Amino acid sequence: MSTIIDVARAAGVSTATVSRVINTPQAVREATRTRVLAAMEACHYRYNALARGFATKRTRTIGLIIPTITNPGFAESTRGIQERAAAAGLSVLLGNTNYDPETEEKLIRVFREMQVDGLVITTTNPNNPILKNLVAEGFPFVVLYSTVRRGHMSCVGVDNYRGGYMATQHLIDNGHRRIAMIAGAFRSSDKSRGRWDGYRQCLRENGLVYDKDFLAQTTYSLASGREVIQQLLRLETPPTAVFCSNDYLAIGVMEGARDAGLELPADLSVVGFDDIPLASYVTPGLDTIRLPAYEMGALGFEALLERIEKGGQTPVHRMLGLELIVRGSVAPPRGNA
Amino acid sequence: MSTIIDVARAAGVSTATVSRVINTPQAVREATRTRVLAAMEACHYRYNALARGFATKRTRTIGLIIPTITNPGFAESTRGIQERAAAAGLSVLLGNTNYDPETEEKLIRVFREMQVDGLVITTTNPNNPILKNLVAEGFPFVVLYSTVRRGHMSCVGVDNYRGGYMATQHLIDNGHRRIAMIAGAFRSSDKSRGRWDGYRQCLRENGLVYDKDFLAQTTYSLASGREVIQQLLRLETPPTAVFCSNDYLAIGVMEGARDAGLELPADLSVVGFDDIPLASYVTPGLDTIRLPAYEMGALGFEALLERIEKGGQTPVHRMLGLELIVRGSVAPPRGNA
DNA sequence: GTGAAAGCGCTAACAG
DNA sequence: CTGTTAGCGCTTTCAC
Repeated sequence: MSTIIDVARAAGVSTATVSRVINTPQAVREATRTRVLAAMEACHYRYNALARGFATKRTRTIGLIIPTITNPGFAESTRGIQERAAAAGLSVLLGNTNYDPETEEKLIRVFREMQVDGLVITTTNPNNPILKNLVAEGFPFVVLYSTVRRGHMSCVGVDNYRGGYMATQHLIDNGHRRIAMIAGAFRSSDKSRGRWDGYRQCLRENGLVYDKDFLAQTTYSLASGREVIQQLLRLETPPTAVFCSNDYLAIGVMEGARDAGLELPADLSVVGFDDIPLASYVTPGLDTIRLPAYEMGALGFEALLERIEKGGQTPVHRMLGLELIVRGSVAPPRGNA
Repeated sequence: MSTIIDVARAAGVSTATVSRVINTPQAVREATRTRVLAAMEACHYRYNALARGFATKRTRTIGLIIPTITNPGFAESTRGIQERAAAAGLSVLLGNTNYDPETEEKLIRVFREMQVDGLVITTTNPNNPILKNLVAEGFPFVVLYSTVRRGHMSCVGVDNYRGGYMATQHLIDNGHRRIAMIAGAFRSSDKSRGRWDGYRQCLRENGLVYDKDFLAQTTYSLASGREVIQQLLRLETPPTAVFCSNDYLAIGVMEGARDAGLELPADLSVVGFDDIPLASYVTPGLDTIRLPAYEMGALGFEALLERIEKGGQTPVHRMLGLELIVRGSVAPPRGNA
């Protein structure tokens, strides 16, 4: 490949001038500039962003870490980040952890070795010491989905506790008293745990007992929702309603309940979390807690960009609003009303 | 940050030795190695992959271009690529084109400026001259989803024509004669066009007329499927069946048909394409053409890796099998037997 | 406005 | 086994 040196030679200028034509064209006389541009064309010159990154120590690349690309919620936040990043002229390196903390650590390391300018992390555990190190080093990053109130980490997220509470209250308002929860494994998802805390607290405040047989922890997928609900339904007094910590799980649950011969929502009420596009396409439409994923990604990126450009140290804490969406997957329990 | 030079100084060796400890540890005497390792630890040394890339002209990074992260089909192929890439120690840069050819070109340029070692491209148009240039330059890349029989491009894909044919035949076998097709815009998706060709040919070979009112081109999304079917149903003689060029569209169609008061599959039969996980979670289960997306990604990556490592020039052409999956969204038309 | 020259942190011969 | 020594292609003072 031809380099700046070749171009400089072909145009009869110095490499510094070629560099100026690329980076600060207005700092070069018109005539010189067009000559250089022509030379670049003639040489089939291609800019080497790696060399620039090496020289400037800025790569205009950020790393994005998500649990899995397969979940539409993360797809949305990713879209929010990528669109804003593209507009700002930054590239996004994407990595998935599959909810595995070790993979998360590895990705952080690899991205830093690649000299990314910053990181957006959807972490399985915001208390991970690795993140504290990042803060200590002053490395720019923002955490998505979670919100850590204390601490010096920038976060753009939602109040998962509150969302869990809202979902549960919705079921209680419809007359349910035997409410199960199917959650992502707490070990691999603090979001899941926050939602569970909200669920428990809501039960308590409504004078309902928390039955630990009614909590199932599993992986986030359609298939596990479908399986787990079957177990729950086999209990001596099965739940009349279930709150799932994401929509995928909830849709799996709906299907699993049908497999078991139940009619929805009469025999089982279901509430999800996220409001993925699909939630309005299943039958009945899924009641869920809407999480503004795209917006969260976009705002997260903006916060990161600010940190990168301005180099400030003050952490950003944004808590986005959640909203209960009612579509028809919740009804009063059979015995009731 | 500390560099190899600092580490070398701290360990009392040359930078070359430090480099060896990193890249070919077995080429360094045990004692020296542990001394260097200790020095790295003490200096909080972090490897600079950018500098290596600059020096070696290999970044161990590939670029992946897909239309949109939002479609679960692409999410699956992406997963296939990422998992294999991670296993091979390569990182993946992800970019989406939103089915826009200009964005596709821009991404190719940006990735090449970043000196990726190769590219996996899910293109909107395999005949794009840009791709020919890539071939001419000998730059390693592979095209996914499409299969160009002629030409020197490596492809790992499926026979979209055949898939379209299979889907249509399935409907005809069930007694349908008025079969519509809802496709992604041909301008932005050659896959869609291939599937359409198969659809038309199948109609013809079965002695059915191809009614161009029965073809709708739209964007690939749940929402557009939902809208477009409404228009189709308003025709004087509406179709009794519809073949959608992807599952998202098909699921949208099912919902749109329900909005219009139809009963499925009795009033309208639907066939999709891809077999996304969700296809078995809607009611009725979606009949579709299964496309092995994960496998395609994995094989595509392997083909690319081979090209990168061995530097061969012989193009790979892999055509993966398609399979009709029957779940219940197709039934004989009402008037019929 | 433009040029000269010194690196950025690593690797890769080539010696020894 | 280990050290020496050039670069890789670009940016960036500092002169002119």
